[in-house]
Amino acid sequence: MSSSPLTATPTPLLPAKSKSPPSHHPLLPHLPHCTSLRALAQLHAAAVKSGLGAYPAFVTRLLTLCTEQGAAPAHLAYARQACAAAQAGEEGRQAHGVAVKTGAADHEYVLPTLINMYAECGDTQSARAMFSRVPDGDCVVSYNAMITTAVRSSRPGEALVLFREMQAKGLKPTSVTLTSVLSACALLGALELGRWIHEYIRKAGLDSLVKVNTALIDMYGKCGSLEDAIDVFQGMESRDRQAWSVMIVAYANHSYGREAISLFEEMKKQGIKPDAITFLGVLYACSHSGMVSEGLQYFDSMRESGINPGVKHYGCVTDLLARSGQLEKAYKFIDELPIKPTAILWRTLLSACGSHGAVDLGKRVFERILELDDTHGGDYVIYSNLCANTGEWEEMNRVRKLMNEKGVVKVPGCSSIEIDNRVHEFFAGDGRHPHARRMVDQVIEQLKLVGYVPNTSQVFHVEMGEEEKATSLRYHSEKLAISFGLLNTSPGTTLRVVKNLRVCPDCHSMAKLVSMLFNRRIILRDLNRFHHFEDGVCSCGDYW
DNA sequence: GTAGGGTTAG
Repeated sequence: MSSSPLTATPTPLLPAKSKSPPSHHPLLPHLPHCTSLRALAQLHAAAVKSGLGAYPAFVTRLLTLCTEQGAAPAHLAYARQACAAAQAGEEGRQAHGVAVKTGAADHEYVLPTLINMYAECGDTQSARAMFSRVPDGDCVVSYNAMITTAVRSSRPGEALVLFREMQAKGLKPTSVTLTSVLSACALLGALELGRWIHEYIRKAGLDSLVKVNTALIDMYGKCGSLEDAIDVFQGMESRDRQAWSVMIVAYANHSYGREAISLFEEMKKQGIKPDAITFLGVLYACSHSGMVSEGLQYFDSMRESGINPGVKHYGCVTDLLARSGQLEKAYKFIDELPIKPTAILWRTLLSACGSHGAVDLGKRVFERILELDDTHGGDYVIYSNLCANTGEWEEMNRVRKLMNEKGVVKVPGCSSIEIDNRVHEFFAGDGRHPHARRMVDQVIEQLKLVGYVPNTSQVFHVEMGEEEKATSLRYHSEKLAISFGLLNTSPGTTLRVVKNLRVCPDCHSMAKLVSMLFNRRIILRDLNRFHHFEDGVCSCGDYW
C-alpha cells in the first residue's frame, strides 16, 4: 500500500461533461435524513431510476454522507454507477477523493471500482494509473476490470495481453476473467484460443455456470464453429434468456434462419420471455436468410410481447426489405418511421442499393445520408462503386471529388485469419503483411485453377435455378463474402472469401480450399476495427 | 468490487 494516497488522484483531469443538470433534484432534500447506509443505497437506486442519479449536487452529497458514515467500499460503487451513467468524470473524481480521504482508495475492493469508473468515463489514463497501484499477487479482480474494459472498448488484443500477463504472474483466472477473455476471442475470431479457454474451464469445473456457457456459445458462434456452439448450448443444465438469445444469434450469423426461429419458438414454449435483444436476433436471422414475411410478422408481434421496437429493430426491418430487393418499400419504411431516422438506417438501404444496382434510389438515399452525416467514408465508397458498376461515370467522379473535398477519413476494411493460434489482421489496400501476400497470392492461384472467378459473390446464385434457393444464396454471399481481397495482388483483381464456413456448397468448398492450402484450420472473418500497421508489422502479431 | 447476448459497412 502506498503511504501517499493523494498521489493516486489522477491528472490531467478530464473536462467534466457539460450536461446541464436540471435545476431541481426531487430526492436531494431527502438525503440528509438518511441515517443508514442502506437508506442511502435505496435513495441512490431511486435517483438512478429517475435518471437523476448523476446529478452533481446529489452525488456530492451522497459521497459526503458516505464519508461521514464511514464509507464502505460498496458505497463507492453507487457513486461509480451514477458517474459512469452520466459520463460524469468530475463527480467520479470526487468519489475517488472521498475514497482517498477515508483511506479506502487502495483497498483491494475499491481499486477495481475506480479502474472501472474511470474506464467507463473514457479516462483510460486514470484507469491505468489506478491499475498500476494494485500490488502484485492479489489483483485478479483488478485484472478482470482491466480486461473487461479492454473488451468493452473493442480492444480484444489488449485484453489478451493482460490475460497472458496475469498467467505469467501465476494469478488464477476466475470465471469473470474467462468470460471476458472469451468475448475477446469472439471479437478476434480466435477459435483456437477459445478452445483452449474452454478446456481450461472444463478442468476448473466452471462449465456449469450459465454466464460462462453463454460466453462460450457466443465465442464459438462468432468464430465460425456452429457445431461447438450447439454442443455447449445443448449441454447446459439451465438456460436463461441470454443463453437462448446468443444461440439464436449464432444460428442467424450462420444463416440458419429456420433453426433460429424454431429455437425462438422453443424458448417461448419453455416460458422464457424474449427481450428486445432476442427480437433483434430473430429479425437478424430472418433478414439474413431471406425470410421476409416471417421477419415482418415477428416485428409486428413485438408489441404483443410488451416490447417497443427501437432503432436497431427498425434497422433489421430495413435490412429485411432492402436485402430482398424491396428497395422502395424500405425507403418508405424509413421515411415514415415514428422516430428520426439515423444515418445507419439509410446506410443499410444504400448498401442494398449497391448490391441490387439501384443507382437512382441510391442517389436519393446517399443524399439523405449526407444530410445527417457526411463524414462516413463507407457511404462514399459504396455509392461511388454503385455508380461505377452502373456506368454512371460522371456521378462517380463527382462523388470521389466530394469525398476529397470533405476530407473524409477512409477507415479501411479489415479481415482477420487465425493461423496456429495467431490472429492476423489485414487491411483494405495494404498488402504488406507477409502472410497476407502469400495467402492471397496462393488463394487466387488456386481459385483460378478451379475456374473460380474472383469477385464472384454475385455469381453464386446465378447457377442455382430455383428462385428461392437463389435468393437465399444471395444473402449468404452478400453478407458473408468478405473483402479479404481488398489486398489487390494485381490491378483489378479482387478476391472475396467467405466468412462463415458452412452455409452453402460454394462457401464450403471455398473454406475447404483455403484450409487445404494451409493444411490447417483457418478461420476467416471480417472485422471493422481500426489498427495501426507500421513498418510492415501487423499490430496483431503480439496478441497470442 | 470485476462478468455473458444486439442493426449497417467497400
